[in-house]
Amino acid sequence: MEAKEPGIMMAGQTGHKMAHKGAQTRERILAAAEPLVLRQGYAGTSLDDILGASGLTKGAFFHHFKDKSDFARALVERCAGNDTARFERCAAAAEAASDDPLEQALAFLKAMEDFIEERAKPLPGCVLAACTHEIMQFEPELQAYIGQCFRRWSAVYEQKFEAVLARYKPAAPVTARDLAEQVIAIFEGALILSRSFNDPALLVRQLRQFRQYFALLFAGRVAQGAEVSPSPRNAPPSRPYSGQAGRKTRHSSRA
Amino acid sequence: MEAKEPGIMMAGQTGHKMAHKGAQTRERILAAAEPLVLRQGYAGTSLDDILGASGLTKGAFFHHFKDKSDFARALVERCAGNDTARFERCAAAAEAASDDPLEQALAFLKAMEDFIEERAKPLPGCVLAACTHEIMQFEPELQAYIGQCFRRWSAVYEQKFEAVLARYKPAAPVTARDLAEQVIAIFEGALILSRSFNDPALLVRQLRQFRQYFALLFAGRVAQGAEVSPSPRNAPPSRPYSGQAGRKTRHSSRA
DNA sequence: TTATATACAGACCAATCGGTCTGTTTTCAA
DNA sequence: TTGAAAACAGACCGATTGGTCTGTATATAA
Repeated sequence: MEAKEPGIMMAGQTGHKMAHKGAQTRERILAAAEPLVLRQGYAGTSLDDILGASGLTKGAFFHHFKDKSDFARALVERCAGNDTARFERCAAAAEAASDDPLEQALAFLKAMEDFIEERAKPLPGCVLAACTHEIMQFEPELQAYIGQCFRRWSAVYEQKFEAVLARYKPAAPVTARDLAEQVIAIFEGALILSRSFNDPALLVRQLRQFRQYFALLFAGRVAQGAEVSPSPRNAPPSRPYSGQAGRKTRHSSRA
Repeated sequence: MEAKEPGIMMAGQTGHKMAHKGAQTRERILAAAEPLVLRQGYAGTSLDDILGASGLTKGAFFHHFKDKSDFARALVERCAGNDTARFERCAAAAEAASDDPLEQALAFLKAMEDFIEERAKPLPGCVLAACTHEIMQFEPELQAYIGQCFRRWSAVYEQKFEAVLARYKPAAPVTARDLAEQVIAIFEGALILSRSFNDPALLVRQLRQFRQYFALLFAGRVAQGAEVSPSPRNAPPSRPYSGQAGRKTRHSSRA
């Protein structure tokens, strides 16, 4: 298992020493809860459900989590951390694959597909998306955090696409931001359909189709500017909007 | 209000006479519950929540619904019925607009965009998608029904796209099914992001972008089977894709 | 009018919910 | 070894949940 850090970001008050056994049990609870939340929703998953699935008791649960909201925060952070890590891994792999931004972007998309394709074993699902559909159940801080996660993920794609647009001219007027949001949208939407149709391949097909679209956008197009010279047209040099939210501890989630 | 038929399909045991007053109250409950379910989820929305929002009491609720699952079924059917009706309305309008399948498909997509753009007033959301994220809360029948709804919606698009593919050759290898599922996926996924970012325009932008993609797929392509003129190259019957995105009622204010 | 079914109000109930508390076992530094 | 904190078990509790039941107002057909 992984289960190294207690909280990825948005530090909470659970900053113990995390001797060893504790973190293990904590992870056990979260791992047991994730599929339940994915199937029944957060509010629809009772503590007894989680405890029954993990083989533990209330004593254990409330030793590791202050209350259910604290648990929700931990679950969301766990999911977000895992997914973000995968994103960055795929991004790094893509960067190592080529110097050309277009090839990099395509490799990035491909890497995500391959990853999804490999781990289609358990029921696919995104805790973040599930939580968004019952967002009012959560504290405002967690609500904001979930939105930030989507923004961050979107920013990863946007950055790649921005680099492509800076050099190549698309066959249709598109912005890096719209393209980035479309990947996320397709991902989350296809996840819903994939589950509803009980067809894990649907998600992969949709991701592949987007890559095809992306390739079509730039197929046979010429580089806009010279490689070395700064591109004259379009493409504001860097950040469209700051996706780099500080990772400061913004806890104080006193109820 | 609308509120005519008690249940769209999937007949239940609530088949009263629906004199008048009753159906009105029933609709009032459902209408009050929808935004709550959209924000808090189904399991997270208690009867007291619904009753408080609708200004009614338990007596009224259980007069119209056998239990909460019966209410869930009614809510899902209501949402599905509304959305399906809109689909078919847009489809009919598109069919009346042109004889060319490509123009029809584009008009169909456009009609859906316009509709979404107009009704961005309340928080956007899809009860079906929300329910999918806590699907195990519901009886197997309702689970199946939800999946059927997605399939039906997808089939509406697929039919249109199939007609296009029968005549035009796409610039990339795509199937009508994949394209149809992609529309639904983009719709549901963009809905999530739209809500998470509190940006109603995101959904419209994504739908528009898909239409652009679709147009790009068939831009400048030749008809596969000659309709009238057997000219193999060039000259698609009309415009490749309708000019710019129409800026009909573009009042995307409402921050 | 009266009779009767519909439409609704609201007290009431058992089960379940999240959460607390006390007690026992395990871990690990001194 | 010892002792104290950490890790966990499980009885217990009040609040909330979905759901029932009785009573009343309204509408409609006779």
